[in-house]
Amino acid sequence: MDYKSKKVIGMGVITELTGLSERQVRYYESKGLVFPERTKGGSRKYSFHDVERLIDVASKLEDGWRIQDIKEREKRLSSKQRDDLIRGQLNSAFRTYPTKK
Amino acid sequence: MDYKSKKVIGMGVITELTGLSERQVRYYESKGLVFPERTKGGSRKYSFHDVERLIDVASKLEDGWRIQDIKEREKRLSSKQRDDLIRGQLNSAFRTYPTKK
DNA sequence: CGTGTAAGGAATTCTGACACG
DNA sequence: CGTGTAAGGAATTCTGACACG
Repeated sequence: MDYKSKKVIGMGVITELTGLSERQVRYYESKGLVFPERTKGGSRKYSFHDVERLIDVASKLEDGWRIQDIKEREKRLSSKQRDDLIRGQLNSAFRTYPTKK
Repeated sequence: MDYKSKKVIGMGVITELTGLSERQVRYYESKGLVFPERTKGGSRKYSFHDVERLIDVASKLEDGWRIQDIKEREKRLSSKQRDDLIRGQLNSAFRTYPTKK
């Protein structure tokens, strides 16, 4: 695991780095947008990747997105990627669809 | 500044990552071997680079080095690097010393 | 010299709830 | 729905000191 994905950043630094409030960060977690680890005592630990993620989420919310929209769009995206992958495999195996004509 | 040098890691994670005690980490700081930043409240913040540094220091201490040795050796090293740089510049400009003969 | 520890305080973070809209 | 806030408690971290060797 590289530095970017290692969960080592506490809440204080997170609010500094993202500009978000503790409330916002915890709320996004409760909605399944970020997944911090915990210390034995229960404190949250985030990665630099999480920082980028939070900033991206905040940006989308400012653009009028709702949290559910963000989650669903990403679900569709990963489904599409999966479908595209399967389709590509089928295509290379059978060439079952007309190209260009 | 990249992720490796950004000071975002608190004391708790530092002791986990390095295997050192808080006492050791603070003592090495008091001797000038690491330079954490501070939160407004006064808590120390370290970088991944500091983590590597601390592990290296601990390793040398186990090998029988003293903290002063570690500091002085590094001072000599950086002096040598500086001298080498200057010597190289002089050499390329004047060729004042015999090579090989 | 390098490290452990008990002491007391201050800063940090957590959860659940009430509020607004 | 997304966020602010006051409340109370628990976990975290800090400093300065005494101890050992």
